[in-house]
This record gives sequence, C-alpha cells and structure tokens, in this order.
Amino acid sequence: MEKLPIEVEQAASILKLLGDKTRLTIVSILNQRECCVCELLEVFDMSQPSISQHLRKLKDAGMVKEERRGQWIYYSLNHQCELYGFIKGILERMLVPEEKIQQIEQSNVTLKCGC
Amino acid sequence: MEKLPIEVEQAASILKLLGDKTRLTIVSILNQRECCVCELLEVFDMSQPSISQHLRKLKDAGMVKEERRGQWIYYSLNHQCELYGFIKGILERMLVPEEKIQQIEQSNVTLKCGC
DNA sequence: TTATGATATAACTATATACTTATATAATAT
DNA sequence: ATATTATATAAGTATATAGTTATATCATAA
Repeated sequence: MEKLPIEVEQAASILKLLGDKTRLTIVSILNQRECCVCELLEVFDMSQPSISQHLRKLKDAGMVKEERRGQWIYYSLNHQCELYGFIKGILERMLVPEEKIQQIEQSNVTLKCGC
Repeated sequence: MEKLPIEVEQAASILKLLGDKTRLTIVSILNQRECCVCELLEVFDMSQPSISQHLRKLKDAGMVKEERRGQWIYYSLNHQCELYGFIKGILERMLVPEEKIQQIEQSNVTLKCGC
C-alpha cells in the first residue's frame, strides 16, 4: 500500500504543499502528536488565521484530519490517506522538531484543554 | 550518508523545488538518463528559456550538475549532493515517466548530438 | 441570554513564481 | 569571417501564494 508508485503530477502537488516551512513543520509536529490550533500557535510567530489556512490546505489534500472535542479541534496526520506512505517516507528522513514539541508540551494550553 | 536527518528548513526548500510539475518531471527524467536542454524541450510544451530557468534553479540547489560537450550542455542528477539520498527516496516512490523518456530517445535530437 | 474562548472564513495586499519574448553568449560549420 | 545551433540571461507580466486584519461561527461558561 505504501509502496504503490505515485504519478508525477500527484507527487508534485504533495511536494508543493510540503515545500513550505510552516506547513512542513506542522506536518512534522503532527507526525509526533495531534495538536489543536492554539497549540500550534505557540510555536509559530504567526497569526491564528494563517495557521488555520495552512491546516485547511493540508486537510483539503487529505494529509491531515480534524476531530472536534468541545471547543477545540484536534488535527492529526491522516494515516488512511493513500499518500501517507509517501509523506511518511519524507518525514522519516527529517529531523524531528523536538524543541517545538517541548514548547507545546510545556505551554499550559494543553492543561486548559484538559487532554 | 543518505540517512542523515535533514533540517526542516532545508527539506522545505528542496520540496518546494520539487513541488513543481515541470521540475519534478525533469528530475525524474534525469534520474533515468542525462539530457541536454534540447532533449528536454521535446517533452515539454514550453519555451526553451523556461526549461533553462528550471534547470538553473535545480543547479543552484546543487541537485543537478551540468557538463558541456561541444555545443550541448548535458544535465544529470548530482549524486555528490548531500541531499541526493533524500531526493532519491522521493523519486523511488514515483512512477518513472517512461513515455517522456521514449519520446526523448525516439526524437532525432540525440542523433544530431552524436551521443 | 450573554460573554468568552477557539477556530474558520472573507477580503485584502505584498511578494514570489512561472511563464513569455527579446537578446546575448558560446560552440561549430561553412 | 559569417551563419547556424544550443543555451543562458534579461526584462516584463499575469497569477499564485502566504501573510495580514476584520468578522463570522460555534461551543462552553456565567
């Protein structure tokens, strides 16, 4: 399933999505843990709409899925996505953004969320 | 060497370069055979400067190297590039553009080039 | 019901990008 | 020398993109 070769055109559109520092970092974080928007907001020097818009693009491409829990919407990588193997292959060769993940975990956002 | 993890920022810039259909196709073709500009020109519905500009970007990133042979300049993937393993990993999951490669080989461009 | 907090959407803007055409450079052939 | 062929570079343009601020939606809490 992971090993099915991908069309050039399809690959290009995925790579274009991942070819943005902010989005690639988001995806790399989501590969470690699910996050709500306000958690991601902790580690980017950027407005909330900007983060939401990036997540929207990732969702539209099927790379990411969302799940509402009360007030919060949790985003996570969509392992069911037919391109997940392709994406995983890329993430595996990248450094995990430990610092940002720590920053999220040390923020009190999660406490407020109660998750 | 291939397995050293890559910084997010560096990965993003490579993925952005590959996230263009034309460039990704070029790279995918060069993964099979070296080509001169006029050969690539055979398989893209695009002006010569456009192809040259794409090759320039790939060269600037170190992904591609060039070698002049007389009138022609041959482009090929730069296996010495520290990111070659990363790129190769992506190409391995993609369909080879056989049709375009055939098109290049059946064109008489190579005959004229005498290579 | 009203206020608050989390997120999404809309509208706008500045910049980046992928093309184009025109021209320059460089090698070969006549 | 001059013409031809291959390629690069310059300049211009239309569109895409990533950000912004303002506002809407939706869930919870008071």
